[in-house]
Amino acid sequence: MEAVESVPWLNEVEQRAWRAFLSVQSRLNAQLGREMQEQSGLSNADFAVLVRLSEHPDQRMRILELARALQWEKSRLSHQLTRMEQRGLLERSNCREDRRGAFVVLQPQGREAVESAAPKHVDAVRRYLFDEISAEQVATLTEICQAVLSRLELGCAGREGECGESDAACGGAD
Amino acid sequence: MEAVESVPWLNEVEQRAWRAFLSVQSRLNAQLGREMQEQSGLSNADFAVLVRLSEHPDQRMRILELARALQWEKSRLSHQLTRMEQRGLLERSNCREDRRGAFVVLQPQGREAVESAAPKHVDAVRRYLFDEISAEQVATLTEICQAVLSRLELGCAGREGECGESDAACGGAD
DNA sequence: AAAGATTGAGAAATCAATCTTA
DNA sequence: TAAGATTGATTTCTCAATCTTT
Repeated sequence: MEAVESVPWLNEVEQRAWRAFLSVQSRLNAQLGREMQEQSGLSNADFAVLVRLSEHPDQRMRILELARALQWEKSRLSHQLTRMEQRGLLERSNCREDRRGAFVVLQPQGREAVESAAPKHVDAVRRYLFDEISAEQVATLTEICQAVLSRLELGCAGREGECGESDAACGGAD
Repeated sequence: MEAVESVPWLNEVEQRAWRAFLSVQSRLNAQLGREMQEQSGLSNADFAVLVRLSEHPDQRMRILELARALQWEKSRLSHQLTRMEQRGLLERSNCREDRRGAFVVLQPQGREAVESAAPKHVDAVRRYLFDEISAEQVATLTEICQAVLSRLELGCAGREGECGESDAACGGAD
């Protein structure tokens, strides 16, 4: 753990925290992704899209709204939707009111996929995270994340579009 | 925030924590990556490799050791090294003792790059994370991450290779 | 055969350019 | 011109196959 010579690095406590945080991110996502792929045939990205759609009353959303909810670039979402459409999980449909726009509509197969995957995924999230930490730690984790998110919004304010509303990402790809 | 009908989802507190956690991951990494790319011309992945190398006395490491430290698949690392080698940041060299193996050696240009990038990156990490949270929160964050990592090791135990030692990821790609 | 590493093909993410309607 | 969305090219990641040395 030597620092790069002549470079002000984090102190030891911070460094431990930072490395642990980075490690958790990649490893936990990898593990959750692996399990979902095996058990349900969905990637984290697939699942994130399906969850957002399934939360909507009509099982349909405007594409831009979906992009903002996921905080994805619209081109990334578009490619993702194309793949999912080909697999029969969802469909695109035109928007009457604003003919530039489009809807994504959850299909029965997509509905089944997310309903089957969700409980297993929740189980995994509990198993790896919530079962391992106290209620107080959960509260602190939330505070920390929200503090960072607030700080990020600041730096982000006054930049071009693509930045979503305040709502957080869900199914957890990327 | 309605749950998928008939699916046991997380409770509200947990859900807020989980979504905030996922959101922080993607947004913070994206922001740090953007700043590093702009300021130093390095991606998160580039930086992670360079930091690991620069921490070693000889500025050289066995490739497998590096893969384990980063917790990357060896093929991912190999491709990454090829790109970085082409940019003159590092070089590969053969290993006398075990002629199957190889070393990666940091080049002057790579050394310069990491020395220039590190303070800016540390600054950003402070700005977005450590300046926003208390020492107590840092401690709790570390505890949480380590609890999850321990749990992950369990599930991982008894699986095939590729799994690194306990050391955590650093420069923070993926 | 197993360990250390590379390669090439395919999947996914990013970037800039494009297309259509408002 | 700007908003909503798609497309194609490029880059990066992943997976399986391969190559060399032990």
